[in-house]
Amino acid sequence: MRKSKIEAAETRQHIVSVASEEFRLNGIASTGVVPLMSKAGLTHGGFYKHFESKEQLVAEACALAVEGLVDKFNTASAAGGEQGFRAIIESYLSADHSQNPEQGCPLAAMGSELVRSDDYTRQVASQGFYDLVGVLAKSLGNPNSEKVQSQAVFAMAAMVGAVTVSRIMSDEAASLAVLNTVQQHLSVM
Amino acid sequence: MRKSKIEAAETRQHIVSVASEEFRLNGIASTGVVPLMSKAGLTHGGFYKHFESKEQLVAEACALAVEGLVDKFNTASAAGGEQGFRAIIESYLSADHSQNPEQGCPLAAMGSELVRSDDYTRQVASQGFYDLVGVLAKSLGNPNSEKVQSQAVFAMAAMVGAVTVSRIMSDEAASLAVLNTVQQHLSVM
DNA sequence: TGTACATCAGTGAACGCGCGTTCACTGATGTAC
DNA sequence: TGTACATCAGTGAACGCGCGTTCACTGATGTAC
Repeated sequence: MRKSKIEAAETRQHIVSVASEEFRLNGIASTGVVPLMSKAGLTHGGFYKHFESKEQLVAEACALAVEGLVDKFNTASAAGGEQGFRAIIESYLSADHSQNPEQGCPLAAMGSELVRSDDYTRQVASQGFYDLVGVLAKSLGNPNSEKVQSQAVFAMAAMVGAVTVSRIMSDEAASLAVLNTVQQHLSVM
Repeated sequence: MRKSKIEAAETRQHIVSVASEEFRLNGIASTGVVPLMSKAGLTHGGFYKHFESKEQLVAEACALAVEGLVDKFNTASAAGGEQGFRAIIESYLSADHSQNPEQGCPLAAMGSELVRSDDYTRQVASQGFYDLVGVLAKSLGNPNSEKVQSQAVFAMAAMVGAVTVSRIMSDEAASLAVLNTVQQHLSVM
């Protein structure tokens, strides 16, 4: 039954990838290790050959989700040219992002649960926030400028709140209205 | 063992009050009915004499938390006079609020979990958002003005995001920096 | 107002279930000679 | 390069535990006469 080192590494990556989506979709506390491994096409017993604990997986899943979002930010920014910043916020504050949390920002999807995660996980999430802020700052001009950095932090925090609130709203029109309102205010920065 | 109608109503209120703090502190999924009732000084068996389900309690606890925050907004706004809006955001974006979620905004404390609550609970939370936006709008001038309403929605969403992110950060300086940055940007509205 | 009975708030044991984690086992992979 | 043995990825049963909810029971409260 033993798998090659390469296969094992692929399995590990696959588990993190599946977990990354599941945690964003169902939340951390509501995602069990057994269903998660099952979704990854494995039995649960092998989980602890790859990870020390569920909590460690949360940290890695969060980091992977941030990586994916950083890529999206860079892609949007590049496609937007001069309007890079607006392209990013348009993408983050889209109906698509609001309605598909499993592909989106881990801070918006698991924010209020990450608060109770262990120190390492919270450091990973905090670093993720700054990574995203970094891409935003780059799109706003000189990322070393304090003013630009401050604008990027403000925009990022506002977007996390906007998507969180928009997802709570079961009325779709109201949900989209919040996204649009925040987008309008941020786009004049 | 039967209690009078008045006592029973008080017990019910007490359970909602305790739940309101516990859900904000430990999260919805991580707060069990048994420990909750125990914290309220009762045994768990009586829970279903007062509530149809845990989910119903979540909705009521959320509504109570919003009520408390609306009061805080009104108090801060009244004390702030002309600067009512700034007084509200200063209070919401304070270290005290960030560090004491059990007394604070339910949207920031349970935001990413409310997303998966049932429709009624989400309606209660959405209404809570608009209630808070209403107080903010009043503090900004004519609450019927579309511009003011839009500013209030923007500010409220930004604040929810700011406090959520600030709570994730285990580095206190970084946590406070996010709060201050968002406060500076919102105070020039 | 006093009495007999129905109601029901609160108790504590119990329900089935899923949780995170451990463990003995398997057999293919990796390694040492 | 071929062989013997150690390693370990993945399996599936099992661990103790807490979950949300149900239920028979209690006795004080509420109600009808």
